[in-house]
Amino acid sequence: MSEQTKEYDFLSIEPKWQSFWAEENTYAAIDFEDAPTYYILDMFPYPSGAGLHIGHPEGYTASDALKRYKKARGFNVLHPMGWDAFGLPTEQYAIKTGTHPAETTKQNVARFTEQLKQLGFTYDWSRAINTTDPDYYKWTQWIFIQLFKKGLAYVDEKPVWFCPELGTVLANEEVLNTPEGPRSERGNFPVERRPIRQWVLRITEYAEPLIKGLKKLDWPDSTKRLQENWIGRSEGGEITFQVVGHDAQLTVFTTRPDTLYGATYMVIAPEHPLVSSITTAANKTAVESYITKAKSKSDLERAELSKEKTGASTGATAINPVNGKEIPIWVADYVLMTYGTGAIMAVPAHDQRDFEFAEEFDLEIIQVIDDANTAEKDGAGILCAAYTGSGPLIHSAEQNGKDSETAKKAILDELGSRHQGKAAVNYKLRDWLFSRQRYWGEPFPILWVSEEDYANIDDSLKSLERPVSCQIEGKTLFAITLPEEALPLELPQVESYTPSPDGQSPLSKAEDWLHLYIDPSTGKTSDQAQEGWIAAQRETNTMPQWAGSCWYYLRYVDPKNQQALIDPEKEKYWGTPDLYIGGAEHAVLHLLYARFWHQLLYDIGVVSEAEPFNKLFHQGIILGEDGEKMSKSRGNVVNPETIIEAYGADALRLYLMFLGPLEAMKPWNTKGIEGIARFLRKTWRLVLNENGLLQENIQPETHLDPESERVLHASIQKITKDYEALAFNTAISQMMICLNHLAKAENLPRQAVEDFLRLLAPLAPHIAEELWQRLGHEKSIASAGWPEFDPSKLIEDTIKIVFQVNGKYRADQLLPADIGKEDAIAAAKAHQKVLPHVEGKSIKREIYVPGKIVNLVAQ
RNA sequence: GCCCAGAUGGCGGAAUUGGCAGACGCGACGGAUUCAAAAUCCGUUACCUUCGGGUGUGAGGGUUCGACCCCCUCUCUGGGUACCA
Repeated sequence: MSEQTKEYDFLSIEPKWQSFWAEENTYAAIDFEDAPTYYILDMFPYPSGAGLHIGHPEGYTASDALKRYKKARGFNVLHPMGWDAFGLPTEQYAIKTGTHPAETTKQNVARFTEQLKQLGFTYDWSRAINTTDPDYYKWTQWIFIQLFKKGLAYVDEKPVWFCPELGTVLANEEVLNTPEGPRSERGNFPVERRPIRQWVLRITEYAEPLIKGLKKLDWPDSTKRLQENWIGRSEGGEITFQVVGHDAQLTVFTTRPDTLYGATYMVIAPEHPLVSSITTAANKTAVESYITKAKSKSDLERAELSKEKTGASTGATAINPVNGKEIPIWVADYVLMTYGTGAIMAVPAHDQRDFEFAEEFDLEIIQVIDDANTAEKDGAGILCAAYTGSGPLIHSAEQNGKDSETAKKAILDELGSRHQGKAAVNYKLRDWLFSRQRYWGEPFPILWVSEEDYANIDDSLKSLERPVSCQIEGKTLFAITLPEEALPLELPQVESYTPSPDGQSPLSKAEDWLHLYIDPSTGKTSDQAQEGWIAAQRETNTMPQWAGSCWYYLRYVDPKNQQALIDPEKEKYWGTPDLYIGGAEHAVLHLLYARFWHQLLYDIGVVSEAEPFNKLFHQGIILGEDGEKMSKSRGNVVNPETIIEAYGADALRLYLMFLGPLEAMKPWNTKGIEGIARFLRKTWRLVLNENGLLQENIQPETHLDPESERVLHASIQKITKDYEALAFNTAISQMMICLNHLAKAENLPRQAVEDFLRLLAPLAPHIAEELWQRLGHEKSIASAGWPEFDPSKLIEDTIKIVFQVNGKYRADQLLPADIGKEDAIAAAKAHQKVLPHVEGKSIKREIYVPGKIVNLVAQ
């Protein structure tokens, strides 16, 4: 036993208990233990070279406190931590210094682990996972194989954002729209569009289940809405127009089939495949030059110029299927190739964009929905802007008079019978660009073979329903997977981590690794040619950082399993996380991608629940003292280590939680921590005197004064409720109130002190353990259970009733708690301070809210 | 532009969800203790006031006996999104 300090010496106490928890495995999760389970998940961090900043411990303190609380209440708690360690900064560092990313990762992980331990976070480290560990990414690759075999992965030449400075392709979400043009999120470098061969996942096929699944989830409403908008379901119809003089049709998607009679022209996107074939000779030059211009525009420029519509006429026309009217076809970049069919029917009277375009190019505008005189019109009764509301149809032949909803159905039915239209649903969600031209990511377990060889390869290695092929250096190649026994496919050693200037992955330069031979019946591979084996080359792209983070919560349940991603029995025992805590910045992408993968795993029977995260909580952001986002460049970064040295981890934990509601964005204020430091010193002094010995007024057989006893029990009630709701700020404030009472009590029952320490322990575990031990306990406070409050102790004999006249506070009085309405009102009327306000007035109404208020309405 | 969240003392924030606005803490002020300081303890601290009281939760209106809380309009701040047919 180390020397017992007299004062609250956190610098010696905290490391002592941190080692204790680690050695005793106090918070290890035990598979199949006969107790209710609780799985708390933190979003795992990217172990950067910079180490932890003050934002990390915020969510982690909340989850650590909740974990300790749940443990005290008898739950078998699973609370793991891991490392989302693939990623660009480590690779950039490798390019600069030549250090292997695995080496850097190892160092950063060690540093992060150390820092997390210093804060007293007791993760079950035996379950830690690292996405860059081959034993882990073996299963990331395994999941990809399942996606591939189900036909949910394909290859496409896609114009993607390429950043010359970073030498890599970026996903849309990694590109920021800035006033200087599109820039990379990391490093703020200029980026440009380049067509590059990419792997893409058909997340759009899961659009419907991804929307439906949201309904049952206990998530912040705003996050659900964000995902819903991102998926962007819209109902409408597909309508086919015949192109005049060509054996071609244009199919459009519209949410307003009811406005079809008002379609006065059509627009196709500049990238639309029919553009060149339907454009007339006379218009060729103009259209071609327009397309060239449109291509050079970035997405931002297209959006920025939203006010001014541009376009060119193709000279071709199409037939409106409802009235046989011949309408012109235009090319314009306000129609996007990536949404719907890349073509629209333009109804300028009822769509603002079409209206602006029609004005610009002097195209016909026909109103077909009656606006009931609500729309703004000029002197001649012509619309000044599109009327986008609904209403009865006009100028629509036999549809006239029907309301929009009825007409939508009627028109689609009519077109359907002629095979010129049908009801359809469209999504904003696009397929997921799933490859990066980088070194530091999971290699794809994919080989490319020639078309002839592909025919001879065993079906188990193919995507049977949707074979994947592409052109590489002019040859058509087909994709097959490695057999599952060949996993993990590890990253090869390379001489340089720099991508080639044409944007290909650094792996494309690893010649020895790249070319190999495969046995077509077994999938066995070798770098030597063998009888009957086939020459193949490896996929050189790697997976994006999202891949590893899409399923890590499953692996914590069974982190060392060599035979399966997760043991079904363990999966059933622990289930999915009961609570997922993490930043709102992942509200869409990470959470959507993970749900997609989880639903796939559910469909193929790997997991037993359809949704991975039933309850989600977003912690807020800690801002710098200046109220701005913490950043190195602003110089307002607070370093947790400095705070721990000066005040201790317990103080930092408490203060982070005391700052405000967990979900709020709140500024750090170093001075404020003094209050927490005082609270902790006072707690110490409650139990121990100046000599470090138990305070003499703490006795087993003594009684608290009634007021303090009431406060203690009210505190147990309130704090328990607050822990459940993650309302740590108010829990702490109640602890302060409770402590202030206990500190003043002359006689202090041991039980009261112990109750208080148990309430405090989840948030300030080191001091609680130390004082618990000084009270003579041999076992950890973690096994001491949770205090119960006695409802009978909360009942008061007298209560304060507020007297109001006309809703204004005039007086209050202590009255018996069980007072009836009549007596309470009588007391109010008789009160000295009330009398002057009712004198000479008649009382119109008397309101009594039991135990709270009497309100006299006087006139 | 659209969607979401928010606005309460000098500061961070409370308010049982329609019932005493400002809990708890910081800061400030006054006092005790001290040779002095640190630490600790005790007060005061929304604003105005003729000391009776009056006014106050971003602004304006409404519902109600009663509104920080519900409804309408507006202003500002933060976040997301961007011609999605």
